[in-house]
Amino acid sequence: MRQKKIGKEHITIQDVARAAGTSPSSVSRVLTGNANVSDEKRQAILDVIAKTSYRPNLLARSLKTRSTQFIGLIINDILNPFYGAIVRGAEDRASESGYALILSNTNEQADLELADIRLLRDKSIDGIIVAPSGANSEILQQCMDDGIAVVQIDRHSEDLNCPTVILDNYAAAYAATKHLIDQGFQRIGFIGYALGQKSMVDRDRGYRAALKDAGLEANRADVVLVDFTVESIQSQISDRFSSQDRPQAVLAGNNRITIALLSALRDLSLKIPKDIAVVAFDDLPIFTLLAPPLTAVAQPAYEMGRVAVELLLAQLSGKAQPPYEPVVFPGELVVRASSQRLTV
Amino acid sequence: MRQKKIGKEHITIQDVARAAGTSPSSVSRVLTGNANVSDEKRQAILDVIAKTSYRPNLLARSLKTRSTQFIGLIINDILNPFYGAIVRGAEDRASESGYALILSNTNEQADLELADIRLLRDKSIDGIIVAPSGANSEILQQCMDDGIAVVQIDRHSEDLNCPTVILDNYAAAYAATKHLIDQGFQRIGFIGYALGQKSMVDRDRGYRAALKDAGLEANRADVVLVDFTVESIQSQISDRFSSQDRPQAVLAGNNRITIALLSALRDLSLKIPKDIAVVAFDDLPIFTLLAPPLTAVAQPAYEMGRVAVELLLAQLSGKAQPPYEPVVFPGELVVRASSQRLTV
DNA sequence: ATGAAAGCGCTAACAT
DNA sequence: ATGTTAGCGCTTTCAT
Repeated sequence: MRQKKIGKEHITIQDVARAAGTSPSSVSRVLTGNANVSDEKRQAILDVIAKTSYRPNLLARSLKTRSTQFIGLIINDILNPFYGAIVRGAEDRASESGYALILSNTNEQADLELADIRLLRDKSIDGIIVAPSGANSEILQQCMDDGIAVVQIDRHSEDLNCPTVILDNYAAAYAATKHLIDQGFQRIGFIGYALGQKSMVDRDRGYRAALKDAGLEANRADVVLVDFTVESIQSQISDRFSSQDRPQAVLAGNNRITIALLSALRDLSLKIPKDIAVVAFDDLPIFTLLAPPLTAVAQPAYEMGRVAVELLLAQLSGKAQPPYEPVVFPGELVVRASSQRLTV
Repeated sequence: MRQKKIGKEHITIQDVARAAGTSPSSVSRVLTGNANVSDEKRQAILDVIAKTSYRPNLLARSLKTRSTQFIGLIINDILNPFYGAIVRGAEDRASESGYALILSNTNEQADLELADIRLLRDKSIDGIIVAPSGANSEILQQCMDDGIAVVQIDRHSEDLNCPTVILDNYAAAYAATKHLIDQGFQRIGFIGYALGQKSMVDRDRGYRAALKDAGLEANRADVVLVDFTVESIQSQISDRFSSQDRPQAVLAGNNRITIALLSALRDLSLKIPKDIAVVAFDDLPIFTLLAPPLTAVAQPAYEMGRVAVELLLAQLSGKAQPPYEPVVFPGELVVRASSQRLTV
């Protein structure tokens, strides 16, 4: 390990005190905004700080105060624009309050998630925002017991009572499916993850409920539950839709699945919406540029990220107390051409 | 501020030492892998640690060792998939070595960048990876003088000698432009940022050089330099391309500009490549799904993120020494339909 | 209002 | 090989 601060020494609060002809405690009082300092003394200290461009060591402060102003954010994959928008919102809100964001990707692996949580805890972060796999509720509960603020986002693991920010997945999937039914489609499929996450389960439920309320039924063959790897998603979809015996319309459970679906349909030379209509869950700007433009359920991901930090800060300041009620955002169905029934 | 660790006290290295009938130093030796501990003693300590599930306080360790295992990553916008991929690569590589990533978005604002750098420094991070605006080289140099490792990515600010990871923007833009020339297009435009960043300037230079080498010239009217806000990009492009007097082909300077360009062309009902051919700088998976699929310069962004961390770690371990030579990645031109000249 | 002193939890000389 | 000691730089009682 190389030497740090070669030559010039660190300026510490001691140095400032000496230069200002006072004690470290008074400097600390000025730094932390404590009132009990005379005006002359305060000014002298401020002058020295300005002249030396002294900066307090936040690490040392944190060790003493037990507050690091760090928030950990644990998500699947920052490359997924949905999570990207969450991170953006969270970062913007966090930095407004002087908090820094530590980012961890889990790639949907529960063991990585566990390692991330442990590391964050060991680093004494003040809070954790997590889109939980559901497998690590125990350690998250321990974190809360230890005074670490925890907020769940996107997915709601019910064995953990903490502030939560989610979409009304059930209602949004219901509305998307109903839209397809209203277009006159009778046989409607759904493509989701097999992983059993709460958000995906709720979308599946909403989809089935809409069918049922319309006197239809989910054809077993039309519900495809894929795993997380991209290749397999696409091949599973291709397999299912290559025969003539396929649904007239399909709801894609998230943006990753949507991309895989579009690729598969292109490879099968199936036209949207003539051969098969498509609604995407989660809207992306580029969906408007596709041919045809994609009907999608828009999620306020940026705002959800902001609110997650908001809830976290409320928890830290003691303003929020258990039991916590989930904050539920509505999805918005944006109808474009991909879901329109072509009248012959 | 609420109480932390209510009820159960912290377990510290002292507690472990007491329970194992030894001293804090020996526990610390076991923790840090120091050899000078007898096997029996080591085992006794390990047993206590396992039984109590003791975890060392990394904050306290950092205060002592002057190493936090934190890396700050400062970029424009995590929502831009190019930066998203960089972050992903950086995070993956960092976590492999036990480092955590602190993320900051600057939104292309130099003052935010400055504030981010200051905060990171005050938090005693070990290193900073930055896609620099160019305006804050001075404080970055100070950081390096203070022993903080600094790595530049995507953009190369030459008044700062530190490890750098960039694309060969000149060559890539040259190749993209030459491709259009080879297709038979004579009047070729370029859309870039007016901000004067090194990477964009180099793309502009490559574009002009390719034209010149082919005996062509950049029509002043065909080079559009836009500012950063999305709306204005689109309206500036619309203004320029609405008349018949427009280039036959255009190179978009980055993915943000590409999206704006595609929107503008759609609104003008201009067909690609019939009315205007398009090459994008920076490739995105979804570009293959557009109609027509987009020709693009692919950048190895994920790998660039990984290498940036690699260079940072080399700097920290003292393996790398100044002067630092930039690591230059080649761009790859992926030819698809959007740049093909239609033979009549 | 001010300073002295203790200590946050850890590591690293320094003795032995 | 092991323990004792002295900090890292800060905040915060506790006296005065």
